[in-house]
Amino acid sequence: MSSRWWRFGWASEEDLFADRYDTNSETLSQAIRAAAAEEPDAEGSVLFGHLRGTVVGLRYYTGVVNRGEMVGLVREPQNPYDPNAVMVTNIYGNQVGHIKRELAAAMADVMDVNLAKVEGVVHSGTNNAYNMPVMLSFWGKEENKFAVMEKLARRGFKLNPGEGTNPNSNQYYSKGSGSQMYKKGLTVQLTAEELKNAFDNLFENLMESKDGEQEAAEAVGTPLLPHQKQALSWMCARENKCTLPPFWEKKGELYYNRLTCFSAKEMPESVCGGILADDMGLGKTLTTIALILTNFHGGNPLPVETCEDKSSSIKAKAKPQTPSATATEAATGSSVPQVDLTLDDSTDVVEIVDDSNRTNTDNNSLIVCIFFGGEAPVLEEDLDFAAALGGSMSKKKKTTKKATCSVEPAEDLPRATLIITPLSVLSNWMDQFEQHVRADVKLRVYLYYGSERNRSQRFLSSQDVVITTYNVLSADFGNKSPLHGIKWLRVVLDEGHIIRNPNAQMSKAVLQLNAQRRWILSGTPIQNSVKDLWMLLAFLRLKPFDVREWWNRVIQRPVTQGDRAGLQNLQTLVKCITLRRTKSSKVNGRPLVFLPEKTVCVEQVELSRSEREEYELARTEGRNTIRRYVAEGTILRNYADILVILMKLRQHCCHPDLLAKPSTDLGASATPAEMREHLIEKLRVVLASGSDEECSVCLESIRLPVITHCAHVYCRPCITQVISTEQERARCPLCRGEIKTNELVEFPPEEMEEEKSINSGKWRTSSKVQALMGNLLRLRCEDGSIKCLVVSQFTRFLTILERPLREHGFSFVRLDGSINQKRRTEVIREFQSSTEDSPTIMLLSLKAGGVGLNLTAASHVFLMDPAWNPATEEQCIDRCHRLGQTRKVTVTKFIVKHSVEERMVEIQRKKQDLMEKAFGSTGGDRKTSRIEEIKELLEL
DNA sequence: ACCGCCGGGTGCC
DNA sequence: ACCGCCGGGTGCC
Repeated sequence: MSSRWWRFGWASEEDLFADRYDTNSETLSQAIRAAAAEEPDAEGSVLFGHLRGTVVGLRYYTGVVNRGEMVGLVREPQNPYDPNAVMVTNIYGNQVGHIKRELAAAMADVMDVNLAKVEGVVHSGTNNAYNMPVMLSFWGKEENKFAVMEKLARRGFKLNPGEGTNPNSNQYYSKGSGSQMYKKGLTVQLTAEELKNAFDNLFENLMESKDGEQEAAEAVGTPLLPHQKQALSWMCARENKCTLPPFWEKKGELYYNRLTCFSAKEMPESVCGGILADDMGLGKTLTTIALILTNFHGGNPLPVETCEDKSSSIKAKAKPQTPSATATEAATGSSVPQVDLTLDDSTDVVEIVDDSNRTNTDNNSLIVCIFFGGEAPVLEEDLDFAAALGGSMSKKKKTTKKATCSVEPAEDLPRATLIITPLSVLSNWMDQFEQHVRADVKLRVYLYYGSERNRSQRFLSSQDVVITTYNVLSADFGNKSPLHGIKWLRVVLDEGHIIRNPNAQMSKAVLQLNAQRRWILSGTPIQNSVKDLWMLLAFLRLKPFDVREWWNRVIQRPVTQGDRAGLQNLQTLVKCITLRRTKSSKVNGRPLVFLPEKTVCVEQVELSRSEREEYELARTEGRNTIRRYVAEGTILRNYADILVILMKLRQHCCHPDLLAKPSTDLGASATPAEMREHLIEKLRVVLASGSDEECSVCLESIRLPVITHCAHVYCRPCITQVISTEQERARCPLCRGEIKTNELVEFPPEEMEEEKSINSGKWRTSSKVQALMGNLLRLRCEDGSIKCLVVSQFTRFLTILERPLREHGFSFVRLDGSINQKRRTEVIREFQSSTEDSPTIMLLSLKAGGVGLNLTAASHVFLMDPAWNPATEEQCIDRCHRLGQTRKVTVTKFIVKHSVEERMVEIQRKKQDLMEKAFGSTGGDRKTSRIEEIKELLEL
């Protein structure tokens, strides 16, 4: 029985709930959340033991606890009566009482120096009026156990050892009457293998019979495929239905969470949104656009204007408008569009319009006008002034009419959808809006990007869609961010898995957004481990897991320790909020989407005699150097050198001219500082070549590379996290050298080197170039319309390839990291176009653009050189093997026989095996395996 | 009357 | 709180 029933006897109902639901309680829970913001990752914690404690002062607080409920223990150093105070709260963050003074002092001793994390569960006495017992468990790093015991003993407390031999017995859970499944003995330990499988399958086949199909609003110009209609139906339902979040059930008058045993009188906020985790290429973007247009308030379509006659936008043009007046009207459009926003003629607005996509007859039909961040700044005064003149604007209404929606939403309902994307897919969104929204529909899409972006909240919230990047969002964050002052109708995170690090500024900025509905789009919602999920749940505000502590206690820790029930809960959780289909998913026995066959073949390349000689020379030299390092045991300290050696060999396999000018080796007399500069310079060269190196922290391709003083390369977020958790004691994960944040050397992701040396000098061919050209010429003979992607990690190799392509009269484009956003869009359009003179070849740098590019015009992919990370290659292939591909796709990997490349392929394969076996491990043992890899690469 | 005992007031940190 | 603790009133049985 809940203590609340008992309490009705002596407290009036208003008293009882006053605190819980008024604004004070909100600020209190915010304060607690803020205090818990630094909640450490519970990974690696062990149970030190239990202690029975007392919660006192119950009668002063309205927060109540059910039998078996987990409680939070929050230090309250500012308490005027006792600086050691420890406050006890329930799941919603409402205060229940305090820990008794003497015990609080002991707890403060260990909590304040982060020696242990203390968790509480109340098993009995929940209807006591003055105090109740609480079972405390102390968790922390094994090495701190003694210190904790000692500190507690000094205050006269002794921990009882964790009961039983199985550390995964039910003690982590509340043992309330409602949680039958945690009765002793029912939790079964999973093997690592089972866990790995379950985890892999976590996001598989989350399609079940998710509702029916929903037709998109008329404004969507592209007919949806059946699986997209299903997704739309599911998304609409998630936005409109007030379903209980997972693990909540209604018990009489109360809502009860069976995992935490918490109950509340009012319904827990439902998660309006979720994770759309469809595979790449299934049309997440189109489905999202359809959602925006189809599901406004009350299940009605977004009220958009349509052009009744073709002159409407001409009329708008005819009205001379000053830039600020134009933007002003946009800003005062309120939630029902009354103002013609066809601003395509104003000088300050850049329309992203592809002329080739317009119909020839009607140059004005394209009304998806997209404002680039280029307007003159709009002053608030202007807005007010314009608002006062609002009446005159309604005249324009005559040239337009409301679309299908007859319900006019109230003025104060949020209207705009905010879409946050990585920069690389920004243009894709713009394209897709243009492509999928019917040409006569006026959808206000504003690109919030660039230094001249319009920061007026009134303007932004009057848009239908605002698109921005994660970087812009986090740059604005904390600096009067207009995006954070708006109540959005929905926020959509594209490639949402990139916010998986909760310490990142970006993630914090995203969490602070105010929205009615929240969506995450991601093809790969989990990258490494269960941990990645927390940010996503926190963003979706899935109670109570948006608070890290509850996530750790209820899901993360049980799951990582192989607890079956914990895994089941995780599965339930994910299932409730996720829709995922893969390319191979089937609906009623039929494939979800038709994707043409893909064949991958390896073409072995023989080096010419002179190439082989040069290669062997380099290999012998490199092998000797590395043998020396191995003998000295300094292999990790000389990491930079080794990368350079490997890179040189890989370059030899492609083309001799790829090798940089012989480096000026410093003599033994060089100072340590010079040596370090030299090492860093070497790494710069490796990174500048476009080589896809691996970060030893996350074991993935390096994002935002930085170089340490000890000459190792990591992702900036990875290494800064290492530094921030270890503080002054931080050591380089590879060589254990000291590292400091301010000593990290930035490296621009895709810096271009001077390339004149390649083009000016005498051009020569190479075996690999020959192999490629042979293929290209043969294909052109067979079918002149075939388009190819030619992919290399070395941008300079792409440059070398330009020459023979030109000589053989191939029309090609090039896409690499040095190409700016605008040109990028042009290049992709040119390549994707089906006109006669459109290029048939794209030279693509492996890392250019990341995921999301749509290059379905190509049906052949040539991977010129193997990457360390097989996933990077897969991603690249998927750019053309995706929805919209009509031809069979052929992938050719060129591998030089008897070379480092063959070994790399071998390592790729092993890596895949290893990944499949090592679930959840952060690769502690894999760091050393890097040495083995290197030895293997040089056949040592 | 420097104690014990009684009974009222009182109560988290 | 049907406790403990504090401090004032009280004082043989």
